[in-house]
Amino acid sequence: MQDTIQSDLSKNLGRVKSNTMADSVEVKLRQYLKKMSFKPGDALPKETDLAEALGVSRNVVREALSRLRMLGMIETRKRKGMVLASPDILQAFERVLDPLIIDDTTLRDVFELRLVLEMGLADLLYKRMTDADIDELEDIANSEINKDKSFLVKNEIAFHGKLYEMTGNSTLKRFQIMLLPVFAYVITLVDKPTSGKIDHRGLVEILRNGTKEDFKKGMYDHLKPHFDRMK
Amino acid sequence: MQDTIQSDLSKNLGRVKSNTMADSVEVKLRQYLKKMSFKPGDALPKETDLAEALGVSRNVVREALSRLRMLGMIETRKRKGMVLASPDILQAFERVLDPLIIDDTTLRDVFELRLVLEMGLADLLYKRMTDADIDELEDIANSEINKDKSFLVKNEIAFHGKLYEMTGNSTLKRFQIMLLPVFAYVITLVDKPTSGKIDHRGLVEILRNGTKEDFKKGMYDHLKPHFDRMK
DNA sequence: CTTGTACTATATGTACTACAAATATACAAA
DNA sequence: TTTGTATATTTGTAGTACATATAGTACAAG
Repeated sequence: MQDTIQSDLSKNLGRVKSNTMADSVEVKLRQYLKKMSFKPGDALPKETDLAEALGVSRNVVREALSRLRMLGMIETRKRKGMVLASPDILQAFERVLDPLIIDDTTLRDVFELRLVLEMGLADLLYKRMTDADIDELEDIANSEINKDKSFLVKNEIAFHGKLYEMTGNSTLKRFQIMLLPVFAYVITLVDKPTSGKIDHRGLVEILRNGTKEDFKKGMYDHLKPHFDRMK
Repeated sequence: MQDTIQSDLSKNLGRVKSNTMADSVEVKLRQYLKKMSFKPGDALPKETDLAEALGVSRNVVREALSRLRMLGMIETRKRKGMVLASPDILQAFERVLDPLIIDDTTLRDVFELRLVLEMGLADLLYKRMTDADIDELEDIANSEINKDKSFLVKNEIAFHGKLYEMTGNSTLKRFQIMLLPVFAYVITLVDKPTSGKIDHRGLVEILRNGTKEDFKKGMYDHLKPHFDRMK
């Protein structure tokens, strides 16, 4: 009992964070960029000036800038200095969304997040999809007749990927691609992939002739094995 | 014409990315961490050793480590060295998801992403929500009778926030919090906030007595002004 | 057997200097 | 007007030095 209290301590209390200069400078710089309301492409002060203004070594400034650069917030060019850039919001995400390094709880959360997205696609889909889209989707669905398992897995990705693409929302599409490894990983953890009552061709049929509500129902049936396994 | 070709060039070709040492080292380190399959809490080599092994200066190593530290992948402690940590997948996201610095297209995409999430919540909700949850939600909804606009905005956030909370998915909940500024910003951009046919109390009523399908329909009606404004 | 104190070794944090590398800018040449 | 060339300037990298915090240890006290 004493042991459990002790082992829980580190988890419950966490560790005190000792902020480094680089941390502070990073925050300062971000505030500075916002306050000055720079537009993408605008030139930024050079490293030495920043270091002097902030009263820290160029080393510290570079560590902070290195972080912003990773996030795509700034770009640096020799001689020219730094310029502001429009950060790619998913770039940072990509680096940490690895099934092997995130904890189990988050992994499960992300898995569910994917299910939520999939269930919520319908409204966007029915607003934006074209007949050509459905044709293409049908081709994908039809191509999986009498194929081996590895092909099915690839096709599963292609099918759902096409669904996201049909929403016309490229951020959403990229998000889905990033979620794929998590999905694949969780699938292998629990059991062999099972498909629900409705398969891909069923979904296509609904998209072509059914209502938005039909599709939501169909998608739920398609994903039902995952929902059943939850909690 | 010559001008357009020239101006298009930079857009179509993009800029050549000159990878710095810090970039390479960051990738190397990430690969290293994965390959060695460290568990959170495991000790990592010290900076000087890494620098020597990689054949770069400690400066470069520190820039790379600074990035990983920002992402929460590692933690450093004096004297002890570095240890692996479970990265907070949303921490990085938080820093770039600022309406003021991301481009308009992405902003719209993220706005839609929020709508998709909201529409997809139903299945998780109906699986996990308790009567106590609905009671609390009802309190929030009822508290907005005869209140001024600023109160309504806060309550809007509280209500939808509670919905996310009821899914029992803390990552989802945090995600929603991060999306809030984007949502608020886009709202102010287009026009004054309008609520759909169904208000919060209507949604509560459905949760208490209606089916999952009723709720999906109700949520769509609630968000309909946003959907109508799309595209 | 727990708690308090002091000490020490050591890894990170910060500063500074020096130079390499790239390239925006200006200017000359065709 | 375009193309080549030189130069100045800024980032990128290396290396040294020292400050700072702290894990680990030992030992005393309760």
